[in-house]
Amino acid sequence: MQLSERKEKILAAIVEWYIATGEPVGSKTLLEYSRIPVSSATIRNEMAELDRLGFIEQPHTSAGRIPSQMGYRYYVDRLMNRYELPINEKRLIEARLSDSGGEPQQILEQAGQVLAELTNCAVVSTTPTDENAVIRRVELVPLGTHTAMMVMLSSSGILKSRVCRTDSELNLELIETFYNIVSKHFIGKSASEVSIALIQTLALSLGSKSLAISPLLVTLSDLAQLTEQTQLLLQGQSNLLHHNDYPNAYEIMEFLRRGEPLTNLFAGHKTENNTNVLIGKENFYRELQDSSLIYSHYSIGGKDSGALGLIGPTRIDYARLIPSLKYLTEIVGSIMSDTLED
Amino acid sequence: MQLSERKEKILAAIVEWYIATGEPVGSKTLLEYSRIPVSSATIRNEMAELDRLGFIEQPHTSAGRIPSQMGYRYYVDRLMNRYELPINEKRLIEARLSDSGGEPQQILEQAGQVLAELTNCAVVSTTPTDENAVIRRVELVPLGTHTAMMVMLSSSGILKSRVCRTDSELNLELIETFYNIVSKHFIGKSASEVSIALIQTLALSLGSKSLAISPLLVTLSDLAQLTEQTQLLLQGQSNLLHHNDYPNAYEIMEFLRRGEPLTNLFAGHKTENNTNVLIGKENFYRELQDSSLIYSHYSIGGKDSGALGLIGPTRIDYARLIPSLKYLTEIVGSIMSDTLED
DNA sequence: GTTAGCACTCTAATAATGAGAGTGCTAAAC
DNA sequence: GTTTAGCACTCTCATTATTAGAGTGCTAAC
Repeated sequence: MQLSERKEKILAAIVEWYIATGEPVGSKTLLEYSRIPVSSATIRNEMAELDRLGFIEQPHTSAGRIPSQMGYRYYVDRLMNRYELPINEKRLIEARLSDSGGEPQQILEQAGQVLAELTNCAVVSTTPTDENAVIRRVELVPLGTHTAMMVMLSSSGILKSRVCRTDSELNLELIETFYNIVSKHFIGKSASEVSIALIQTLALSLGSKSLAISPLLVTLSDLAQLTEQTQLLLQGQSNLLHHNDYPNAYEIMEFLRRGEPLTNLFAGHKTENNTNVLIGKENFYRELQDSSLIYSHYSIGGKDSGALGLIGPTRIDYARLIPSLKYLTEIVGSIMSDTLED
Repeated sequence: MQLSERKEKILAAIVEWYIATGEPVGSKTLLEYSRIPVSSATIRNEMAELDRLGFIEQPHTSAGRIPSQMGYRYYVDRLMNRYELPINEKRLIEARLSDSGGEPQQILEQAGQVLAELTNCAVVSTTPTDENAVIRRVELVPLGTHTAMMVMLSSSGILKSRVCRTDSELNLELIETFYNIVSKHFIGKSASEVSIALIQTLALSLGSKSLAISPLLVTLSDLAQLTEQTQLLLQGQSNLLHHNDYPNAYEIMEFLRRGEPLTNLFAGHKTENNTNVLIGKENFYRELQDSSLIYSHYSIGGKDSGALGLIGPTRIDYARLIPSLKYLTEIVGSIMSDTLED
């Protein structure tokens, strides 16, 4: 639906004022703030119309208007000033991200922290998925006579480790056998190829050594799984407590902590500029239906690999947050790309 | 100060009732609950005395009494029923901890989560420190022509990684040189011996290769530092929002998140049973002075190496939480010990 | 030392009141 | 046809008054 220019001006003013102050806006306040050259009565008429159309609503009869979720939607899609992030903010972000260790997870953690500080929202991010990733290296370091630490590095730069306990003594011969199997059957394979079936077949083919080596292979398969799984990182959850009129903080924190299905959170359609906004009821999960989720995919080597998201109340400064998130996602993508290939 | 037996009974009843219900206790309620064979008037007299002595206080004139911090202290030290954890709770804890990966950090994360669920408190834990720890293994895995991932494993089982970027091409020769240096000068050394001075001396002694190898050595030194640093893990912070009459949740969450000086948090004296309780103002940090901190050290191979702590309001079920925490710390210690030596 | 009884205090809940903000509608003006 | 001034109306929120009830401390008797 296309609103008249004047209605758009009024709606934008209502949204911006309400985002800034948190107070419902009346026709008189609006008159001063929006500098539209008409009387408050005219504005009242327009507001009544916007109300009827569903873009704004009244908390109660004698209060001003606040944007409805539909109002926010219209604002975000058509009215919002999509400004470029100022150069000094860009610099700030770059500076904060330059020195962050290198593993995808470390980079995301750093980025998430910056984002949390910048936006006062909770930050959710997913580690990169890469269906072409393969096992690059496996190390087995003995810790005691029956325990060892196994470390797996994937071609996408993900490092995982686990301690493994063997029944028989972990002697050099066993370790060598293990390395042989690994380099013959696992290096260069994708994690999903490390199936239980393969492990069992392999173990059986080893005859007498089978029993000794199978705990190692099981751990290997666990690690392959871990490497493949996208993980969810959470940060800045305490920011949710900042906002007034937003009593769901605890519920959302718990929902995020459970984290079960959240990988789907970012599964929506790609918009032209790679930043999605889900407002209130537009969210699939009940727990988020009073919140807004803004997310953006980062890409490694030109391919979408994961995403960063912001969660806050629907009354949130979209015009400021979206560019920040967008820029940060770009940086994250480029750092990760740099790390993996020169 | 030693209270009369009757005063002790009354104080214990007040503390327990208040912990259970959150309501101030009056003399009449107390009469029913505590089953002390005197009239309410006598109890009133005793309560007035306890008030004068500072063990209990009145929120306002016409309310019942609640324990003062001093009252809690007396209760924890002398009145509380230090019961053994029931066997099924023990089993539960063991079951939840049996399968947790093996790295100290993973074990602590698991333990922290269990503890958070069990206690409804925020959980703080420190990764093990071990001044005898030495560098056990270093791996350098090329990722691109100018980047590599370096992984360091310490004898105490701590694994850290970083991505390293070199100016000159990362060829086989360079890698071999690096490994030679590592095995000659670093393996078996403690992290604190990896000083900047040593790095510089080494780099210089390499003459022409110096420039090429120094980024690797710098990363090595970073990793050594990381390995040595005790880290702070936080969990269950959202639990702080559960409690009523505890408006500090946000402040405490922020304090914990900053985490700067928290390693000192657990520096207190060891009590006979290895569980410390700091109530309210007894805490050093201002942010915790309306809270209680309960912590307990875990020991690896008989040596105190780190600690787990609980943070919640002063009105907290000490008698239940202390045994849970204590048992969990023991388990954590024994799992970690098992991992490192058979 | 213990207890019954009672006057006293303070809180928390409920109700009553009024100011103020903002609206929608009507009728006049542009 | 659109805009505006004016006004009656509605509803919230803050303030004040009132009251019931819980709990105490004190006194005097046991």
